[in-house]
Amino acid sequence: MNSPHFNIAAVERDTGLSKDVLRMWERRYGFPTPERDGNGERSYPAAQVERLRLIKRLMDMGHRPGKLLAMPADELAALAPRRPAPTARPTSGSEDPGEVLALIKQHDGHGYQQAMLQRLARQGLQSFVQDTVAPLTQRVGEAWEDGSFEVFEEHLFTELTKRLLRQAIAALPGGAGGPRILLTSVPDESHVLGLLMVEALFSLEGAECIPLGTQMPLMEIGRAATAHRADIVALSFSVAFPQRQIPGLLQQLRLLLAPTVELWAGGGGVRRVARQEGVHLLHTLDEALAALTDWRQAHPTN
Amino acid sequence: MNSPHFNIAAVERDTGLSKDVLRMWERRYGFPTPERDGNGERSYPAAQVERLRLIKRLMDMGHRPGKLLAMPADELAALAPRRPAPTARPTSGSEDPGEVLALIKQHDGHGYQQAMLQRLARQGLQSFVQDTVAPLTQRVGEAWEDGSFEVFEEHLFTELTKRLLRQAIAALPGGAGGPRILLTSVPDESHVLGLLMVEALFSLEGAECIPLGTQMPLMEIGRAATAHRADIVALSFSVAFPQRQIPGLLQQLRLLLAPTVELWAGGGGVRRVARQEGVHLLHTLDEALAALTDWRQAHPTN
DNA sequence: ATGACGCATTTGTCTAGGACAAACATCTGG
DNA sequence: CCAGATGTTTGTCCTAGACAAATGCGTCAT
Repeated sequence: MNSPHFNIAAVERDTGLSKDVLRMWERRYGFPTPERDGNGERSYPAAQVERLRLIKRLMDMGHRPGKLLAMPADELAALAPRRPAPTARPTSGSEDPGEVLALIKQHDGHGYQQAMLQRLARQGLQSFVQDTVAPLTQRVGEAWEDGSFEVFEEHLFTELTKRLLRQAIAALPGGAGGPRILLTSVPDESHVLGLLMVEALFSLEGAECIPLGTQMPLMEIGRAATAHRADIVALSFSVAFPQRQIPGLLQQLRLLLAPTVELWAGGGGVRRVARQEGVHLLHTLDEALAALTDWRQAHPTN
Repeated sequence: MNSPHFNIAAVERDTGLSKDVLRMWERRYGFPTPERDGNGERSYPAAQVERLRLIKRLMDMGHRPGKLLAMPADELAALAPRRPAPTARPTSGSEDPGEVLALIKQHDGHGYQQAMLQRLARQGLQSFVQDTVAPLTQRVGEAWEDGSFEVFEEHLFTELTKRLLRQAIAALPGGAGGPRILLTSVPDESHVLGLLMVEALFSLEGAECIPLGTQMPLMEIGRAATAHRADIVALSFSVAFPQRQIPGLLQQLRLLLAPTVELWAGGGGVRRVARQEGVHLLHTLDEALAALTDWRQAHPTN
């Protein structure tokens, strides 16, 4: 009967809401209303944690916290789009993402990998990335937002797709032609699929990619660029990354890099970021490829 | 002349020290001593951030904060082991990690991958994991601690090694024989190499591994175990994970899982964790393999 | 000499409420 | 219909105190 309780640190971990925010909401909006343990510390019932997760999801969709927190439970639940009419897509053309997504929904990891490998073989890597992986990632993001995808389903998708892309990249000849491109992301940005997609495209074009994974402290990015004699530092920001931090981060990093090193930033997170001096914003994969072409024209092999 | 300053959030990102700790140290030990900006908020000079990073590294090596913070700068620097006599390992068997590590140090990613692929081909996957990857990971951890590895070098190593392991795993036939094993880690635990190593070994033994990546909220692990009808949930904790949190996490997760589902925990982080009801602690890769054998004996195929 | 126990100190995390600036929405005038 | 001013919302930072868990150390017994 006694369902599990969570302390404030656990709730921060599980919901992504900071301790400061959790305390502030309690004070300001009267929710959550944790119990107190023997030491007077907050102890959150599982049900409230669940509701907080829902609220966080709705916030990520653009809803305002004030509204959501004032809302009674049932109204809140009504707001969360369940599974907005299975969208019986006409399986129109050749590439229907729904088909492979269904495999993830059925928790059929092997089936998913098989299906994707077939597509890769059929389409070739470039089209596979642009016409299959990218839309799929988009769809998964949407599904996650409207609640029709569980967290662990999204994780499974991400993990398996990472493997596919890395495998495909490994099969390419080590590019020694184009610029040396250092690929990474800043701390607190752990999404890696975007980086892998551009790495696949750049490698395919013969560029030399240096993948450093995610979450590099800014100072280390600077050091790495020097050590690897990188021509370009490319960062990825997901839609989930707090957008207001991006300009500051880019500016700070720009100062840490040699002026001859180009700084590129891409991913869903830069969509609404204002352009700034010394930084190339890449809004789509096509723009990324175009930027590579431009760089090559500006730096003829000598 | 005006070297860059960092606000408290940036320092938390770059050093891994929480805001609470930064303020507490200032209050208690008189270091750091950030300036204040126009709004009365802390503004840390780059030099202090650098020193904080050093202190954090020494703490991870086992030094006590109180001592380090009372120490003058020069004494502190002297304490940081430069490169403590390369441990001239007797190169006992056939596999000397130093050789491939040097390639990382030279930032030769391609060379590293080639060398490792050769070893994989020569040794076979099991020996490759146990006799090459595992010791290598250990050595990199040590090198990182004593400062002879930069952060970005460690990232490069991790990224490339991840690729190698994933590639090797993908080449294996999808195991349909043994138990269904769900592999993941808890939030705040982002180290994935350990998971990949056991996945390689388990897959090799024909078990059906479900890799969910890292950082799964506990409740989601519970849901995923149900959805995938997992027989075993295996978690990995790195040495860097705060050990005091582990027993609580395991206990909480144990409550979320069906009693028939086994809970295994491994990795360097569980070394000093006390054994507890309903949880199997696996201290080495060999123990993990033994646990798999045990499970199979206890669950004969029917 | 070595291992176990208990006490003292160290150290991180929690608590409280106040303040403020940046982000956002809404209203007003061109 | 767009631009700019005004008001509201909301997250982060601040101070300062309390306490428990982890760690180190001294004592005692074997």
